[in-house]
Amino acid sequence: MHLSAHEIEFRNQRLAHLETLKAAGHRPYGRAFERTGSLADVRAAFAEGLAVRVAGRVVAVREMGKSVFAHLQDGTDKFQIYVQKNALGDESFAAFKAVDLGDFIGLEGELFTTRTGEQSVKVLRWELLSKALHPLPEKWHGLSDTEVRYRQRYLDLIANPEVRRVFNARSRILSFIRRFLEARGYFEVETPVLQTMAGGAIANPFKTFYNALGQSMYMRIAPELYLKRLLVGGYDKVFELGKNYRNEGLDRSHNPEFTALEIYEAYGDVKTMMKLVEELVSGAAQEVCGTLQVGKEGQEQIDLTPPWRVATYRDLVLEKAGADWFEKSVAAAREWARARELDIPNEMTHAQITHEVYDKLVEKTLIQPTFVTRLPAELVPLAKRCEDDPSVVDVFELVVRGRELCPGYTELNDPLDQRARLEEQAAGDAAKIDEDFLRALEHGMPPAGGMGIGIDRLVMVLTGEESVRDVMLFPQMKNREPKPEEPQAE
RNA sequence: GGGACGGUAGCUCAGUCGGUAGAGCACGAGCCUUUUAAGCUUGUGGUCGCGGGUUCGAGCCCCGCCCGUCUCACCA
Repeated sequence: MHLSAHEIEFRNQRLAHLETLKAAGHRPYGRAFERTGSLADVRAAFAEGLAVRVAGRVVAVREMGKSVFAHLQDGTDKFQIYVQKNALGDESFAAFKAVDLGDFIGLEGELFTTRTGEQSVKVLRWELLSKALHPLPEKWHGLSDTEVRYRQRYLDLIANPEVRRVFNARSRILSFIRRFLEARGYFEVETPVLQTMAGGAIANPFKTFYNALGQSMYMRIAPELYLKRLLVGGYDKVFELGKNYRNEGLDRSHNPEFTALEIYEAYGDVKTMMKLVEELVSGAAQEVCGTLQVGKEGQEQIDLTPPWRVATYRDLVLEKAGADWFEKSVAAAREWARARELDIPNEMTHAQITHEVYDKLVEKTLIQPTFVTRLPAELVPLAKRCEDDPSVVDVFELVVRGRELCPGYTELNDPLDQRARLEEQAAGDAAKIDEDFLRALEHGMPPAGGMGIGIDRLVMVLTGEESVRDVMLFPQMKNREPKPEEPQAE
């Protein structure tokens, strides 16, 4: 811990205050303190003259000679306390002067309303519960240095109430999802994070080593292949809510570890999943935001009222690139895309150029919730082909505010087609084929629908936050100084 | 990885032309028994991100590096 001379001085002052309080009979780091209730409870049950016991962190102090006003903050609210010399006695009042901003105290007293109309507690007895040795961030502007906000999130949470609201919303969204799915008969399961093959998606995994078995392991990039084994095993409706880990870049919509919800339903298909995700997301919005119009002030509001727009991949591309797009030669398509400042290497196929057009020109214009359906089969190796056109698969990608929020499939349960598709994707590298998964499929998996929701992105949509770092308590940050023994990337 | 921008007191931020580093909050001392961004008096507090360079003199100019934000690219 590196402290400046100034910080050391602050800390020494507070240590001296701690000694003063010890001398006055306080336990420096307190003990359990029985409360009448949280500050929010006390506010809700407010009655003039009512005796209460409350506790919290001291976040503001206004000294006025023989009396002191202060504010206590706990996880629920902020509440004013009033400390008077003649109510406490000289000793206890003098000791209170050694309470610093940031300290936790517990107290008993009675409720009253001040001249200016603020509900407050008149303190009759108080005790120190914990001493803070560092000052709080600035009381008016809060903490705005983004780096400190993420690295020392606790300071952000103390100083910036709107940050707390985002994480409260996140908690309520997770809670809603579980209740919603349980009420519809889905079972919550947990499958391995440490896997011998990282399947179910296409992404670089984090690699590690398990000493006891002497084998390398991967952190999962998706739970999909294990959940499908459970469909084989007879679970009809399952979901898993947990972390995935991807060894990829870091930007405002990607963090190396992120929370995903995956749901599988036997005897369902992509339409089952579309209906489910509409109800799930709009239900969460109604419960957590109290409305289906979500977004921060100044943002385009997202209207989550079902039913949402459904459009095929092909139609969306045609809308942007012209009705003759798929009749164009590769060269003509390449020229058209390059004229729109897309980076198109010569070896790109027509399908790849099309995807580039979709990715760069179509997807980010889809602000209101849109199900993009019938994607090219080569993009989605784990989905079933459409019966009327085997070049596309029976899937949707839900796009909101220009970002993919949730893919959903009619799952591929044909073990022979699945093997062919995985082999094609592995491009001859047999080590990339998950034989154990294929064996499970060969035991018979019922037809099923499945989907995955990026929870962090869902929270972003519902709270209007624009960076994934603002909806994760502890986003990934780089070490300030590289460790000397740090291995370099391969 | 490229580009733009940022890093100055514990926090929020100024800092002019290259010429003695500032304010508010916080903190210390003093006054104040219904204040609330309390108020009044007064004082303390600096590795100007790090390392070089130019210069009589660098927070400011130049070079390299670190961290962050945005953005583009990569990855899919």
